[in-house]
Amino acid sequence: MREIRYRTIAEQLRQRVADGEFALGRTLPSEADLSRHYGASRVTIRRALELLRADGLVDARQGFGWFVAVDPLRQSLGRLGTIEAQLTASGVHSERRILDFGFVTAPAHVAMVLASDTVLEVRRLNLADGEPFARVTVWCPEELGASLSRSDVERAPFYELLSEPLGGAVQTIGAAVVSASDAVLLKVPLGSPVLRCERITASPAGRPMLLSEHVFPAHRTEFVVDLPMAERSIAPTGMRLVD
Amino acid sequence: MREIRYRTIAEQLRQRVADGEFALGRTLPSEADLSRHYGASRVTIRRALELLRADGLVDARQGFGWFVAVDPLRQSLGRLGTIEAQLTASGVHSERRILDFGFVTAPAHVAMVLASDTVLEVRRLNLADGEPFARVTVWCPEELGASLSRSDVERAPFYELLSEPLGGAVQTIGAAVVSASDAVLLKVPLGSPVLRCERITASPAGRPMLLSEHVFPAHRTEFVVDLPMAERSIAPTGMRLVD
DNA sequence: AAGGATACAAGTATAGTACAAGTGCGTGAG
DNA sequence: CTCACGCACTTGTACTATACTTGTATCCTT
Repeated sequence: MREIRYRTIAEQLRQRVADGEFALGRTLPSEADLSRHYGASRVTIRRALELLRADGLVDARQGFGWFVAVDPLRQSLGRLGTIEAQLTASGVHSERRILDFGFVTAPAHVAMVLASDTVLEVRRLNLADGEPFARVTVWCPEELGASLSRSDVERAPFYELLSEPLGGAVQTIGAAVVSASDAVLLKVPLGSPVLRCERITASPAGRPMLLSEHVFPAHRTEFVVDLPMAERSIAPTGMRLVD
Repeated sequence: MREIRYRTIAEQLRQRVADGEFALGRTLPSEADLSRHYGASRVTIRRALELLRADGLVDARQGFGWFVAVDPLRQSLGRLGTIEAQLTASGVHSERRILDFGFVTAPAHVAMVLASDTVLEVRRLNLADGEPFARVTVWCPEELGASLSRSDVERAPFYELLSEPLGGAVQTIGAAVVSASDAVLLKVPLGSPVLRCERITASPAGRPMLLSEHVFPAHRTEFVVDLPMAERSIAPTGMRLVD
């Protein structure tokens, strides 16, 4: 059996990439360098690299070079994703039950964030196999929510219903003691700890468009962050003191 | 591996800015000075500075110069560093008090993660202006901690003491009720909620090298994640159910 | 069919240069 | 003392040139 050179070279390169020999921001040696190093022609090196590119392991830009293509976001999303995606992936029946749906005068901090007096407020309960695992409230400006109906919200995720595209988001996670009403909804004893997650989703231009509050019972949930690059500390990044 | 010059220069400048080398008012050397200092052309220096400007770390005015732009809003929105860096940046006196230091037989889950029976265990209390805000335990394999002394750990951050470089990390955040001993240390009432953060830091090759547990009182701390790109959900990403 | 050798096109990073335009400051005229 | 001007220095921007990179095609050998 004849040895297919570019395949073996691809395997060796795949190993070197997996070993983290090449840092994230920087590039792999040039095709010419690799050609010299492996004693193979540039064409062969190229075929090997194309194999890795097909796997999404590396990518190249003309005139720049080859680089490790670990999009950290996709990486962590691929592993984690939203909790609903994990649930459906593992065969658990996921369900949304609408508790409240209506236009209200915005609470103070909501009005401040969204810069809108009247907002659409949607409160709902998320269930996995019939057991509640999250109580969610979403607020959005009146003009944005005007075209939404209660059945829309029950049927599809919120982001799918909005016509305008969304940009980045900032998410804060804190711990708290469950409120009396949430204790009933989530079926946990009074005094239980909960994870409280507040998220501000903005338009691509940066204008806040959605404010959401998620409350999870602590005993069933935890938050995972994948930090691909070396940070200069072992302390949790992102943690901050509040007043 | 080819080095992209302006990126490495940007990293060095980012470090110098983070170290507070430049005061708030005036500050950075001129592009010409930096060009001479780094032996790079002005164009390259400029590209490095533009990178930092994109992060909101510095800004420039024509005819005036480059200066540190500590926009507190963008600071929290952009890449926020460790909590210690934030504290020192805002002038709060940060302090580490060592509670325990010694080699112990590893608890079960620690032994499993680090693949080591005997480990160095360091327990400490972090204080901001004399008030405790975190109780931290760090475990590392025996051979890695052999060269460390108690005063070393008290003096410098852990990551600075290790000779070997660190790679990525995975961080999980959960809520819990404070333990009796932590309640005393953190000066919070029994039954208070805490944020519990567990972090596994690995070598570049992927071998787990450090396991750390951080416990924060919930009323003073929260966790912030900045999600730059649009995600296809408004649900908190990274949240997962645990058994 | 796999690999080698070569040539060329096109993109990128950097160096170097030049000039426009804004800022700060000293100096001299009034 | 006050004001206007000039000068030195800064960033902003444009351009050329060069070296190096990937992208692509062609022809040849085994």
